[in-house]
Amino acid sequence: MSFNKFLLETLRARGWRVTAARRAVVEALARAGCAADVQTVYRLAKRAYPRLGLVTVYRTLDLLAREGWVQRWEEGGAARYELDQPHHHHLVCLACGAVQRWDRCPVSVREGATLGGFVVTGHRLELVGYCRTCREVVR
Amino acid sequence: MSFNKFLLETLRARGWRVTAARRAVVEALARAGCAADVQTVYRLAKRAYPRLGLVTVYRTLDLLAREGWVQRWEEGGAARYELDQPHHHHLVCLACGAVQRWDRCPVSVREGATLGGFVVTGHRLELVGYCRTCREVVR
DNA sequence: CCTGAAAGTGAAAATGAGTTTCAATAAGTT
DNA sequence: AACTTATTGAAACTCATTTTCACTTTCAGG
Ligand SMILES: [Mn+2]
Ligand SMILES: [Mn+2]
Ligand SMILES: [Zn+2]
Ligand SMILES: [Zn+2]
Repeated sequence: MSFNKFLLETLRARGWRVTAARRAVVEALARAGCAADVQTVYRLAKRAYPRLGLVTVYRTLDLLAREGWVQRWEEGGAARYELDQPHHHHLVCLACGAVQRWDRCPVSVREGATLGGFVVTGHRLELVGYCRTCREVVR
Repeated sequence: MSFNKFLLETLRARGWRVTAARRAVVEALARAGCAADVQTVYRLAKRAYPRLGLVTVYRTLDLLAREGWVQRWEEGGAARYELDQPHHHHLVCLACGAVQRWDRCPVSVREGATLGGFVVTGHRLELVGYCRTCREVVR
């Protein structure tokens, strides 16, 4: 819970207001884990703050992404969000769509590298394939 | 043009019908280059086959992705497609959104590798950062 | 070269994620 | 406590993608 407080206080220090809605979204995000979609965050956050509106979840996730607290990407026709804590990547199953966290990084391009005029500040990698469960089904 | 013919004949050999609409979409895709959205493919394909419907473009791109001829991903609220010819990746500018092709691969995970039960068949990598133009604007 | 069964197509309607608007509410400052 | 202004939620809206369905085309077989 200390990390959440730090996040919220940093937001406040940067001039944003700390509201009940934002508190609830941040907490939901922390519980949600990898590749949470907006509905999942909404459902979790609403438990702590029932009058929360879906629009505010969109706005807050957007704010957190712009402020660099969460990673955002799109998959399966909807945006995914997660706290970008220790750098990691994902294994995406082509059969069932399951997303699994993978805590290593096999990318040899460093942050700050320049590739013909383009300065790299980060990267996003997905390894696609088949998860253990789906392989067993095929057998 | 020979590659397109090969693609279409392979489709036929697998039981799919080769139609004017599919021909037009395949040709458009070849001209479109990197990270083409559906509208772009539609516009190009319609030049060669004016009565083409947008729905058919969606269906054909989907077919080609399932059959392994094109890479598909989502970005900016819309799907992107491209012929997955020689393996490559993309540089995505955070400021202007431009997508630049990068013909190297800095990912050290081989196709066929197994990561704790998960079999890797491929990967998708985006290097994010700032393109030359946007860096110059900031100065 | 015909023909018919089945795949494919396009227009229009439906769906659903995400955004915009705006009046009401709450945060933080004095 | 009063005040200024950011934030919020509901509802309307936008726009990519999907679904439906009657009509058309492909191509295997004759
Ligand atoms: Mn994750
Ligand atoms: Mn490309
Ligand atoms: Zn990495
Ligand atoms: Zn690669």
